Order: sequence, then structure tokens, then C-alpha cells
Amino acid sequence: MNEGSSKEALLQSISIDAKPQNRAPKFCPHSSNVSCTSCRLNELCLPIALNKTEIHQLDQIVERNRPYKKGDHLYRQNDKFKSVYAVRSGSFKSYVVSDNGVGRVTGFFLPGEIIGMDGIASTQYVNSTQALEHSSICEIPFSQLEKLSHQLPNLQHHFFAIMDNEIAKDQQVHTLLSSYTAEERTASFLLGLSSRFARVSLSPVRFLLPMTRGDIGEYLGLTVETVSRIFTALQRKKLIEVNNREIVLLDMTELRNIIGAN
Amino acid sequence: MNEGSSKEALLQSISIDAKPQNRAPKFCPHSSNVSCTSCRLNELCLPIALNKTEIHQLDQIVERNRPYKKGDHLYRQNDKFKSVYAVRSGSFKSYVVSDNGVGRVTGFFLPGEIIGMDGIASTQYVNSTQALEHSSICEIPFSQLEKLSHQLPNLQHHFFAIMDNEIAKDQQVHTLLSSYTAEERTASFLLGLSSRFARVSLSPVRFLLPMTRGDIGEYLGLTVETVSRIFTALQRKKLIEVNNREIVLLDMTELRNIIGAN
DNA sequence: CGTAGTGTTGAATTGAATCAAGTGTCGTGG
DNA sequence: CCACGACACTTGATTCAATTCAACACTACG
Repeated sequence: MNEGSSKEALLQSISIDAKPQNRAPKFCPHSSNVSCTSCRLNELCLPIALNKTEIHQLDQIVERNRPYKKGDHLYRQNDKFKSVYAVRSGSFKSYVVSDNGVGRVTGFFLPGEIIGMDGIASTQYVNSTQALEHSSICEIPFSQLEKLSHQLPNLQHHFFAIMDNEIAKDQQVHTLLSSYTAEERTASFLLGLSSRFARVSLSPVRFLLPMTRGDIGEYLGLTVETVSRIFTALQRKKLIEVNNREIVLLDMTELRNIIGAN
Repeated sequence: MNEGSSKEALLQSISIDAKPQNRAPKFCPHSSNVSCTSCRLNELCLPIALNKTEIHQLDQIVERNRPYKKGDHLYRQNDKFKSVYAVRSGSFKSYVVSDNGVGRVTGFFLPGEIIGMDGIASTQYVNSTQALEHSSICEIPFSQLEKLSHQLPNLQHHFFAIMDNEIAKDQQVHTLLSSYTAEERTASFLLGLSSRFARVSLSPVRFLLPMTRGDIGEYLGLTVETVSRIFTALQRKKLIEVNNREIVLLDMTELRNIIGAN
């Protein structure tokens, strides 16, 4: 249905760093961009649970790098661990490549989400992470974050919580992979994306996939072909509508039932 | 081969709280048991990276509960999050049960390992955790651990690292489940156990499985039947020897090749 | 405009699940 | 101390979901 236009609209809505507002840096004159205080994501990101003064302190250690373009690496497997990153706009994927060249996608990251927490233990990153589209991030040198955490109990607690969410998320994936069928995995994946888009005030029923079918397959433990087939199957059942990267969730209830049935 | 005796020997060696030593409490008079300082696991557990004074402070907040017997729960899904636990002896499994009654094992825990870090974020445990055999644990009230972490940078850092290991471990499982065959998963599982036993100075080639085939299956995303079949297949190939719960790894190199081949 | 990357669809194959029947093991109570 | 019952494990036959192999269409970018 009226292809071009709806697609454009979507493309706009999905791109977080849209147009107008958030230019002028306020608290971080050395930065080319918004401070944590004025960042629209501060309700989701590290600043959550911090008061004004505390956020200001956090601001001091955040480095706002140049934008990354599609395919650019944030870091690579075995690089020395140095920072964690908060996605400001765009999206990223983490992946590992085993010796024999088989790749596996370990995660996708949307705005407001934290990247790079693997590596704290080992002092090296265990994943590679690259941008899926034009994206921008905030870099937070971990040693400084750690130091600041001593002074700000809220920050320490919050950071524990973030890491813990990571664990919880991984365990959900564990469940997903160990007992779900291809259809259940795919439905669950779409619903997961949906609520993550909702978190950043994007439509939970209409969005563009930033990743390829191949990426999805490597993440869900399925082949490209299977992912593609499931998409068409779900479309045939009128649960979703697919046009290339554009997804419309037509029947969230029924999608949830697919998983709930398990 | 000479069943009874070898099995007894194993049973002894696997049971961490063996016999002689570690009785008399040293630093913790209120405890019925050893202090962190004198605990044989202190090289693996939380005290790592702490100095004597710091360990003593940690000691103050550790509660050494009565032993748990097989099937006893440490906590259940949705219980209010209160503590993390360090396994002193024995073993535990974590699991979730979905609405329809299908269970999934989310992890196994051996001596020196930390249980209960799910829940920090949500304030409720997301798993249930129960003893697989007679076991004892150290309970560490999290609020106090958090407070102490402010004072002891080493502890904070170490705890970050522990959580991070948890993440790394989950990601390995992710890989395992998303692209490995039943045989690869099983081989990987056995090798994983092997090195965890080695960590606590038990034989890495000869050990007793504390869990059932069913547990293994629920953990690896396989059925009981498949796990059983793979065990016999690996035995036929002379890579392992199986007698009920007793496992002997005959050819670790070849077991690693099974995985490496992927 | 052409080429590489991305996505779809079909047919054949296969690895693991399911169904089914049976043996082995352990803990409990008589 | 033995017998019983519940649970744990094994093995075989069949089925089925997802992979593999193969061919082709679409899209997007230099």
C-alpha cells in the first residue's frame, strides 16, 4: 500500500537524530553535541537515577565521538577493553567469528542501550561491534566510570542493574534458542524489537529492520532461508506485513500467542 | 572396571567438604564454619583481589547457612531479591518454568561460583535455584555487599568482573545453542565441566555428573533421549567412558576437535 | 548500467524430536 | 534387609522441522 511515501515516513521516524532540536551543546563545550542533561535519551541511559549534579559529573567523562557510518567498527574482538558505549542514534550489531570463519551475531543495540560490557572481566572485548547504519554514540571510559561509581552510589547501583539486565536478556535468549521453534524465535524477536523501539518513542507496530535477514538468522540460530520463509509465512497468516526492511505488526496478540503456546 | 571402588573414590574426591581439615572457625566466631580467610576457595570466590583487612570486612557480612540437601531451594522465581550466594560445596541448578509447565535449566553452579545475580535489576529473582546434592553455601546480603563495594574499589571491580563473566558465559551458551549440533553441545558441555572441576582442584578427566540427563538436556536444548544417545555414541568412539553419573574423558583433544570443527 | 549483496522460493536431505517399550537404580517403608 | 515404586536412563522406529543445495529476483550503490 502506497509504497514510497509510507517507507519514507518510516525512515524518518526510525532515525533518531532527526532534524531540528538538539544542536547547541549546553554543558559540554568541548563536545560537538548535546550533554547528558539535555539528551532525549537520558531517561533510559546511564543518567537515569542520577540527580542534576551527578549527571553533570557523568557528563564530564563522556566523550561524544564523530558519527559512525555503516560498517564502521566501534571495536574489534580482542581489542583492549577501554570504554563502554551508549548508542545515541542508529544501531549496532555485535558478533564473533570463530576460527573457521563461521560468524555469529551476539546482539543488536538500539538508541539508549549500552554496548561493550563484555571485556570488563577479560580486559579485552570478546565481540566485534559495528554500525548497521549511520549512527552516533557516547563513549564512556570505563576506568573513569568505575571511579565515579565510588562517589555516586546511585551510579554504581544502576550500573550493576544494567549489567544484570544484560544477564537477564542473555538468559531469555538462552530459553529462546533452546526450546523455541523457528516461528517462535522469529515472533519473539519481532516483539522484542517492537518494545525496544517503543522505549525510544518510535512506533511499536511499524518499523524498519536495521539488520539483514542474515544477521537475524545468525542471531536466532536459523538460516537466512528459514528467516525469510517464516516472514512470508507470518505475512500469509496476516500477523505481519513485510516489505524488505519494513515491518508492520498487524496482530501483536496473535504473535504473542505463538510464543505463549510454547 | 572395578566398579565399586573407583566410584567410591570419585564420590569422595568430588565432594568438596570432604573430611579432615577445615573445622575450627578462625575469624568468624558466630559462624559454624570457616571464615573467608581460611576457606580453601578464597582464590576463586569473592575474596580474590582483596587484602587481609578487606577480606575480614567481607567476612563480617557473609552468612554461613545450614547445609542444603538435595532438592532444597535457595530461592524461587519471583522471590524478593536479597542476597547473592557463593557455593561452598556441592552443586546447584537454576531453572525457570514457563506458564505451560515446560522447564528450562539456565545454569549449573559448582563450588566457588556465585549464584543469584539475576534479580539485582528486577529486585526479584528470575530463576529458581535448588541443590543437586548435599551442599553448603555462603549467603551475602546484597545491600551490604553494595555498601562495602563503595569502600573497597577492588571489591567493586571484582564484582563487575564476576557479573561480566556471567555475561560472557551466557554468550558462549548463545553460540553453543545457535550453531552447534547435539554432539558439539554435549562435548562442549563436558569440557566446560571439566575445566570447572579443575578450578577447584578436582580431576578434569574423571568426575561425577551432579545433574541428570534430563537437566543436561534442558540446559543444552536437547531431549533426554538425545543426550543419552550422544553419550553412548561418544563412548563408542572411545572419547569418553560413561557409567551412570560417572564420566571419564578419554580423549580431550578429540573432544575439542569436535567443537573446533564447527 | 552492471555487479555484489540481499532476499525469495522450491526440492531433497537430515538431525533431532517424538513415540514407545523396556532396563537399571535408588530411596523408602514394611 | 528386602521389596516395591518412582525415577533415571537406554534403545529402536518413525516423523518432522529446519538445513542444505540450487536457481532466481530484487535493490542499491559505485
